[in-house]
Amino acid sequence: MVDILVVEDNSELCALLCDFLRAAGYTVSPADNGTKALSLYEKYGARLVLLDINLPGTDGFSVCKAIREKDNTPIIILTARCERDDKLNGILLGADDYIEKPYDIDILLAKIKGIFQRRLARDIITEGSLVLDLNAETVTRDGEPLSMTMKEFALLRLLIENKGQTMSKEQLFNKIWGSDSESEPQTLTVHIKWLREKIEEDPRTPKLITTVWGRGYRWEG
Amino acid sequence: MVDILVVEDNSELCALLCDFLRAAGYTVSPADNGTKALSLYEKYGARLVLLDINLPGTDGFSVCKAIREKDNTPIIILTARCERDDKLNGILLGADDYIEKPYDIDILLAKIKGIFQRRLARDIITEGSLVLDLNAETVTRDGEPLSMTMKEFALLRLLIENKGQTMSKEQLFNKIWGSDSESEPQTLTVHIKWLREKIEEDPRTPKLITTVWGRGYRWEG
DNA sequence: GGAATTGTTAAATAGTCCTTAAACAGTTTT
DNA sequence: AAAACTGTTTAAGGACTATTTAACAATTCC
Repeated sequence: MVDILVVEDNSELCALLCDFLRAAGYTVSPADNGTKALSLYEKYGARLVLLDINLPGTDGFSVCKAIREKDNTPIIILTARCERDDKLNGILLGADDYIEKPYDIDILLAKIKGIFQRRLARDIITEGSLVLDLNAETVTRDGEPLSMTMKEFALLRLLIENKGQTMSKEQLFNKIWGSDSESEPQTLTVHIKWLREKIEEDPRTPKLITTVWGRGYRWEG
Repeated sequence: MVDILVVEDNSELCALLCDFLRAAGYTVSPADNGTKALSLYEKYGARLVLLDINLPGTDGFSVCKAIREKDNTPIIILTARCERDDKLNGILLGADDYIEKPYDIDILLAKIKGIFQRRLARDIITEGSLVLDLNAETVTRDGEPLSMTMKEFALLRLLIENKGQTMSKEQLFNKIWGSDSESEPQTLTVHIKWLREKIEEDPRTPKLITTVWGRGYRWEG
């Protein structure tokens, strides 16, 4: 599975684009026509597709449709300003984003980054050797599954999402239990203990969830 | 002080944007023209400005300049693709970020969050090799963390914020303990000792926190 | 419906931080 | 040089905060 499948018939532009994307840390695979694009996608898959609409042979619309029928992979359409017509507008609705040529590489990078953050980074959080799957609500450490209760998972997620920042007990409690909760704030500390027991090397000297006296708890980044 | 000042002349779009931002937990104040924007900014301030460049009357460029002359408040420019010219490029350099219409609300939110984290969530004072993180209430010396209690941190911060000036014991005490405190002023001197122990090279001959006889203490800049 | 799991509560325990007071050490005044 | 004053050090204890434990309640699973 590659990060980005770049579909662009101008091979020079395609190569340039790929270079930029690689420089930005993505893995890319280039395709200079629709047929090649689909076979590459079939074979290796992609986390995101950058798709030029104007293609010789199998055109961008067909590629877009073919991909969409299979997966929900995000697609960014590349289009020239003058090309906008109803057909294009229709497809744009299905695409996750579009960008007009001549485009600014920084804007394109921002869009890509945005999509990756929304689509991918959002359901999986990695933090050190821990991996949280937000959809499945599971946690693994070095691939080994750690069983978490709902409250523990919520707590862990909240702390990691605010790593480096001290979260007051009140903040944590309100976010997880809701500010209208009837529960005693005390219960939080108990869950902290269970959590530490599961993720800390030595629960007596917590390195990940540190307590900040008089303030709250903090996930050390 | 409001979180975000939204400057956008299309009132429908402005309202929509404000709703999104409120939903994301920010406080916002809307302005549909440049003059209003500046007067709102003058009056209430803002932690971040979302600025449409195309405005009737006082345009976005003037607003941007006026704000920049006063403060260092981060500004995100909203711009249509076709508008890009030299003038715009110039201003973009001074802005903290920009985003093109039609923009994706998630990308905008991500940008805003990023700026808030970079600019505000990390209020930092550096003094020599010391770095105080006011939010996390942590101190590091050459990157090495120094553990501080609440009182020590408050004291250190107060001294550094008034460096070069002699602070009387009374001033220090009132600021940290509150003038209505029941505690003995003596306790201050004990905290000074702990603090010196932690930050002075040789606590016997303090170089950073010097005592001014009969007057108080002073942080040497 | 019973068993297992998860969540809550309260009380006991442990630990940190702050305060106090008293002894000690300089500085200034007489 | 002694006295009076101001600042420093020390150590003990008290106030407060966090952790642990275990029993009980609630929920989920079989």
